[in-house]
Amino acid sequence: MSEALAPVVVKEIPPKAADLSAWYTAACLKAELVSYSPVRGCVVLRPYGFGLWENLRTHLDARFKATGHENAYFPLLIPESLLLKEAEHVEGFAPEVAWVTQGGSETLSERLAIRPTSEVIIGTMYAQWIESYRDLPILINQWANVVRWEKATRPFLRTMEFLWQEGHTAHATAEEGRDETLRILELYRDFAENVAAVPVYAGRKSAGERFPGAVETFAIEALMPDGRALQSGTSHDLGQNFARAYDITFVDADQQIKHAYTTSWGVSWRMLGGLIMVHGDDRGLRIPPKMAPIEAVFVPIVRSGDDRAIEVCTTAAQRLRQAGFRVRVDTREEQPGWKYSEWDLRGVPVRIEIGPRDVDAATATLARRDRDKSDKEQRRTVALDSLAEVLPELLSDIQTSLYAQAKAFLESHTYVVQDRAEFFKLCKDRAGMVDIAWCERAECEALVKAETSATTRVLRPLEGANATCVVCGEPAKVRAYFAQSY
RNA sequence: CGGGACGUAGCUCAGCUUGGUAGAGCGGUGCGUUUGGGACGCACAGGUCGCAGGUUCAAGUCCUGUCGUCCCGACCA
Repeated sequence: MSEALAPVVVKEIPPKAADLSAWYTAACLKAELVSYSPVRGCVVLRPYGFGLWENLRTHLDARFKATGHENAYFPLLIPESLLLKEAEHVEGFAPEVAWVTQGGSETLSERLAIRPTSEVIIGTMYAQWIESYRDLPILINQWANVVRWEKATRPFLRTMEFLWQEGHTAHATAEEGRDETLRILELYRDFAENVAAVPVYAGRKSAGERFPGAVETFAIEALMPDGRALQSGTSHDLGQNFARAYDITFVDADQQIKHAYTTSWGVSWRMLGGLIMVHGDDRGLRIPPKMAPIEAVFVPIVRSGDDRAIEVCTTAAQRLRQAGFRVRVDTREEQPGWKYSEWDLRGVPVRIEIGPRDVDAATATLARRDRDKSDKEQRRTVALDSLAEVLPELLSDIQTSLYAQAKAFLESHTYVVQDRAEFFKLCKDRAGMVDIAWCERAECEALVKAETSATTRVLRPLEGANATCVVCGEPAKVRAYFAQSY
C-alpha cells in the first residue's frame, strides 16, 4: 500500500461497524458534543453540541412559524392534582415522573411534578383562554427541557433531562385536529429528510405504541446502522380526551358548548443522536451541511519563517462570514495532519487548506468530509476568490450525498416479507425494517414482541384486498413496519 | 428494575491473587526544531487510588455499604 493511500488512522474512537454503541458514545464525547455530568443520566450539552441543537431549532422553528404557530413558555412544575385528571396519561407517565416534595425547609402540602411533557399544564391554561370558537385554533409551541426518570441512559438517545420542542394546539373540529396532526407529521418528515438528511418512514402508530391519552399517534421512524429503529418525532391527535379532562370548552357558532380537539407533537435532541449514528463513519461524525455548526474550517499551513497562510485564511474566512457562511479558522499550533483528523472526527463538512503553495497561487484546497482520502475527488483546488461561489454548491452536494447514502441503506434494509418464518428471523436478527401485511391485533403484536423483541414502528394503508396477516393468518388490515427499537 | 463488567494522574490502563515508599503510555506546560493526513528533542508539573464506614501496627490491595459509568435484557421518547 502506498503511503498516499494509507487509511486514515483514528485513535480516539473504535470502528463503527464492530460496535455501534462504543463508537457512538466515543464519537459524542470526542467530538465534544456532550460531557457526562455529576448528575446521573444527565449530560452537559457543550458548545459544539449546542450549535447542532441550535440549527435543529432554527430550521424547525422557521417551519412552525410558517405554518402559523407561535412560541410560548409554561411552568416547569406541575401540581399533582392537575396531573391526576387524565387517567391514562397519568398511568403512562407515572413510572418516570420526578417529584418536588420540599421547598426550602418546608414539606409541600401538594407535591409538584417536574414536567415529563406539558399537556397537563398547557391544557389547564387553554381551558382559561378558550371561550368561543373565535378563539380557535390556538397554535402554540414551546422549546423546553423535560425530565423523565430513566433507568438506562445514553447521550441524546435517552437522558433523564432533555431538550425538545412540544407543540400544543386546540381546534374546533375533529377534522381540524387531525389535519394539524398530519401537517406536523409531514413537517417533521420534511425536516428529517431535507435538513438532517435522515430518511424516515412516516405513519400511524399501533394502539400499543400510542401516546398515553391520545386518540391516534403518528411518528417518523429512522433506521440505525445496527438495524434498530429510532422514533425521531411524534405527532398526537388527542381528540377530546384532554379537553374533557381539563375542561377545555367553547361555544361554537351553533351556540352549543363543545369540547375542543387538541393535538401535541414533539421532536427532541434524540434526533441528533439519530443523525450522528446514521451519517458517522470510522473517522467520526459526518454532519450534514444544513445542520453543521461549522460548515467549513480553514486549516492554514505554515512553515518556519512563512506564516502568510494565517493572514490569508483569516481574511478569506471574514469574507465568507459576511456572505453568511459558518466558518472557523484553526490557528492552533498543531500539525496540519492532526487538525485534519480532529475536524474529520467532529464532522465538519468541508476543510479548506491553505499553504504556501496556495498563498503563492492565490488558491485554496477544499477537502470534503463525505469522501475518503483514497478518493481522487476528495480534494480540489480552487481560486481563493471563488470560495463564496464554490462553497454553496459543494455543501449542497455533500448534503445530497449524505442523504442518498442513508436512503440507500434504509431501502436495502427494508424487507417486504410474505413468509412467517422469514419474518421472525429478520425481526430477531435486527435486519432492519420488516414490512408485512398485518392484522393490527394487540395479541399478535405482543406475540411478535415476546418472540423477537421487535414491535410495529409505523403502519400505513393496505393496498389491495384479501391479504392475510403474515404473523397469524387473520385478515390483514394494514401494512406494518416491524423492527427492534431504541 | 434484573444479569454482568468496571471506577487508580486530563485520557487509556498496570499494581490488588499474597496488605508494607503511587506507576506506565498518551495528554498538559515551557523552550527549541518542525508543519500539505494525528512530528521530534530537552525540561517541568500532575494523585486524599469514586465516596463512606470497618478489619489491621499498616489498606489502592481485605470486608460492608453507597454513588457513578458501560454492556445485555425489561421498561420508556
